[in-house]
Amino acid sequence: MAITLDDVAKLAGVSRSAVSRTFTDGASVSSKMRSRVEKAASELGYSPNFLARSLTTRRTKLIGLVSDNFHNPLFLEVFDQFTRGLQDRGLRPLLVNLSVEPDAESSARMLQQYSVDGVIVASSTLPPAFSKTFRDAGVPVVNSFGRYSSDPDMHIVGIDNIECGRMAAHELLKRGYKKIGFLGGPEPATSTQDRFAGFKNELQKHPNAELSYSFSEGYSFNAGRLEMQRLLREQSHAEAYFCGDDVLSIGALSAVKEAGLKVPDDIGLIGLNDMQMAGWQNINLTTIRQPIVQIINASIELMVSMLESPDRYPEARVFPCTVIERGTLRARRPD
Amino acid sequence: MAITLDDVAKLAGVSRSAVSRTFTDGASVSSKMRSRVEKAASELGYSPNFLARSLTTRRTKLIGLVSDNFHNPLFLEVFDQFTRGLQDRGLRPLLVNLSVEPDAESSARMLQQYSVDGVIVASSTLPPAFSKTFRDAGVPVVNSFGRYSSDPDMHIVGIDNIECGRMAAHELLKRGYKKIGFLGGPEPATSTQDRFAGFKNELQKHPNAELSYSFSEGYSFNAGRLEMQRLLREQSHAEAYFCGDDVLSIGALSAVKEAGLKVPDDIGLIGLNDMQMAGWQNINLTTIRQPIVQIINASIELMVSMLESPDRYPEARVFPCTVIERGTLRARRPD
DNA sequence: AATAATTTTGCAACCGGTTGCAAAATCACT
DNA sequence: AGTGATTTTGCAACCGGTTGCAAAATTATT
Repeated sequence: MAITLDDVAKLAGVSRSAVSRTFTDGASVSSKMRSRVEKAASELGYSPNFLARSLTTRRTKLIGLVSDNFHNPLFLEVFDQFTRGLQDRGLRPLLVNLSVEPDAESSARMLQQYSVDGVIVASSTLPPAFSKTFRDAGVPVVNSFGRYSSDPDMHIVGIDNIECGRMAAHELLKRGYKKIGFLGGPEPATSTQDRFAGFKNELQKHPNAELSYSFSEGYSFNAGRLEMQRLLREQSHAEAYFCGDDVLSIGALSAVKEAGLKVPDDIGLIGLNDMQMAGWQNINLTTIRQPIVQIINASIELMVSMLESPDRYPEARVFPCTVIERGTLRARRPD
Repeated sequence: MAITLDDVAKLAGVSRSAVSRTFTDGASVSSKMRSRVEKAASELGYSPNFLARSLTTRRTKLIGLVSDNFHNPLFLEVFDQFTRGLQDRGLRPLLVNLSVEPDAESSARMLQQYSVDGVIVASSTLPPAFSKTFRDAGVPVVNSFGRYSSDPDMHIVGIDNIECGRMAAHELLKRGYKKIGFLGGPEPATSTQDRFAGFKNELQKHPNAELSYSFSEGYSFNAGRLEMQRLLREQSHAEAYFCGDDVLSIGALSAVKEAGLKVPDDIGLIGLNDMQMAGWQNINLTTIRQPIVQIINASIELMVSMLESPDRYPEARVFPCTVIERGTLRARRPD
């Protein structure tokens, strides 16, 4: 059925190696030979089998792209960027959805069976141990959106969540809010922990600020909405909240408006991520932008460099976040 | 580095074939042999190389999942379902983002080089010719969310867009709207064409209904918002609109509210897809549900059956849509 | 034109598996 | 224990490529 090297060699009347060489760059072939082979190849519509090739070259150009986050709209942007970036470099993403195969060991084995050249773990919720499973299996791995560490034992690129927490606190204080709330994502997630730590830390520097906090069930609209509804039922809700992420914020926002309260006058909200939807006119969420394009490009860059030198010293790349001013926080006070 | 068949064979003191056989189901191995091999294998941490295997079995279990739609939140749900469904059946999605490689020929060649067992084209906008490229290359293909045809020349699963158009029109009429608008997606898309055809067709049966129509630049929030803003500037806007899809509807909804008009009293809106966001409390969009779970499961089912019998007669599977009642259309009139 | 240096080519082994076939081993039965 | 039927095993060839090495062809040098 499919055309092989041999077919081309036979038609062109040359050796198998000759055909192979015209299709591997950097190999030594005379121009006469090349054109002869190319003619035969195009006549038959031949193109080399990457997987057979990979057997000897030990390169498949397959990259495992594993994530457990198939529910947050932000991740559509993430997948878009990753697939494009990888494709641009001739790499192919093998997508793994961890909601089904949450077992690190078996995912790692499976990806090894497919001889992936590397694995990108794109998740802010999976524990570092997860990525380590791949590394221990000898597969180059970069952890995107993972927990920043000053002493990384593998490549990691993302943001400094502690710093983000501080930034959010700082921003709320600057706008004159006193009773301030943290409406976090799922409590066990490292991202939640870190953001809370930074947030609390910053607020503690301001003795007249009053902190309250709670966590939601997940990074989802409904989780945010339910938690905000609960907070509103209690009398003493805060004047402004830093929410776990944008989807959560949008859920919270919805609850606030349902309750007939005004944003940002009665209650202020600041999210995190700046996914596209946050900028939609009917949402218009003030938020902290996580530079996902930069994070993803850096992740791919690191991956590519690891493919060249697998023993590359582990590195953490951290990108700064910025506040995106929209309509859910009142104006800053003059200093 | 990696452990091979030979290593295991050597350690267990048996032939290569014996090892191979214990790892291919349906092969003849005595239980003594099996346990002996398995012991050696687990001792070394061996697992077979799928790609080497594929050379002889001609099966990679790789499925090309190609889409050009990485901007519509609905497609995150689509990718989630596809990846899970494929994984459940031991298949692996190789994701191809066509925003970058829109050239069918080269995508087809690339997927062939990776010896994918089949290709799923998930798009409502790509032309049928696109899928045909794969079929002509001898790769089993199913077209998900594609244009329904009563005479399909390849597997296709989705909805009947003409019928959806009719359904939308019927629904609007039933609620007593007279001046009725079609706010379509991009004009050239087959889905837009078909929905409009059905919509128009149904309206024409009702002589006192008045149809207006226009198309937006794409299936996006901003496209919907801009187009609705334009319509509102013109004095004679309709009383209710059938929008190209949910994102478009949400954009339009935003424009309507910005203009200070009430939904559904001043203007009614009905969308299409019923993506999760449509049910969010702050959006609450009346829409036509496209049963994506069923569509995706059927697509995978068809793919699996094609893997078994590649010459399977082409088939179109069409799933009915249903109206999901929410808050953007006024109540039905008694018949 | 003869020789040396360089490039191009083909041979054959290899990558990590599978599988048809025949020999060896096991089993059932007298 | 001996025979035949059945199962298990190993050999060797193959899947579709790549690559080290030496021979052949080309090019450069004198």
